[in-house]
Amino acid sequence: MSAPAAPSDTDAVFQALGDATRRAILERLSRRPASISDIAAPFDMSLAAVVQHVQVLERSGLVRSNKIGRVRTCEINPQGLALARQWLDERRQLWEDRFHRLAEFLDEEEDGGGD
Amino acid sequence: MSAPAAPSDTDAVFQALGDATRRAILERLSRRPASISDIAAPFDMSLAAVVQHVQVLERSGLVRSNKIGRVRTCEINPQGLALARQWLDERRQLWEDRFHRLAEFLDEEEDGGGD
DNA sequence: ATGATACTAAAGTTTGCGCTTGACTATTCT
DNA sequence: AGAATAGTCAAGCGCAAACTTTAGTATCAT
Repeated sequence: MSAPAAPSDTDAVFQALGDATRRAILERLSRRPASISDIAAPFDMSLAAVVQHVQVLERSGLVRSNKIGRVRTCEINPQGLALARQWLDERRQLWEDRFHRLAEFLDEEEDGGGD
Repeated sequence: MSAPAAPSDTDAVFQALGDATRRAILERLSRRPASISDIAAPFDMSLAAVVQHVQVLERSGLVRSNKIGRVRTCEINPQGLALARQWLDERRQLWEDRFHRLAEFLDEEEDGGGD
């Protein structure tokens, strides 16, 4: 049956994506790899906070990083996205199927224009 | 009380998707619309908790519902997904591009990174 | 009308998230 | 060596999320 909420990678990915700051970081890293300080520059928050965001992204598999000397360089990990896209694509198939069939036979008792 | 036409922003969508219970609900609704009680049945939590999850999904634009008599029937709202997929697809292009170019020439220098 | 059904609303608790500060380590520069 | 730079660690604060329980409102069945 539907198991109780078990910790899953999917959780981590979507949760990571659910924060505007982290999406902005991803966007920046999409263009080129960057150090922690580079990433932090445009944000109006402490370095430590940005580090924490990067850690979340890294745990989720969306980003990976490598420290050389005192500089940690972060980059996108494309495999991370795959998981999210996969989930969405699978469901989308189902939903759209359902909606096409619905369009064909729209004779439900749908009447009151609710919400 | 429902706030109609709540434009699903990206935060809300990904945050909604970041919970295994809610993804399970979406999965169920992907097959066919269902009432609140139907949705709640497989879960080991109170009805009220499930209602709250559904409300989160609704606020995010991923689900919509309609109450007839005493039964609220919930169904997928395909537009909600579109937003998430769109975001992911756009970024994916960037990332993959970036990785291809990276393979080509490994020594782009960076300074003054205007968009 | 009475009672069961299907939610809905509100309040309270616990846990986790996003962020800060302050202290600390490790590297590079002069 | 001493000072600046780049990041790390940990404690703590405020707020929101995820549940719970309790109580209440329609609606449907008998």
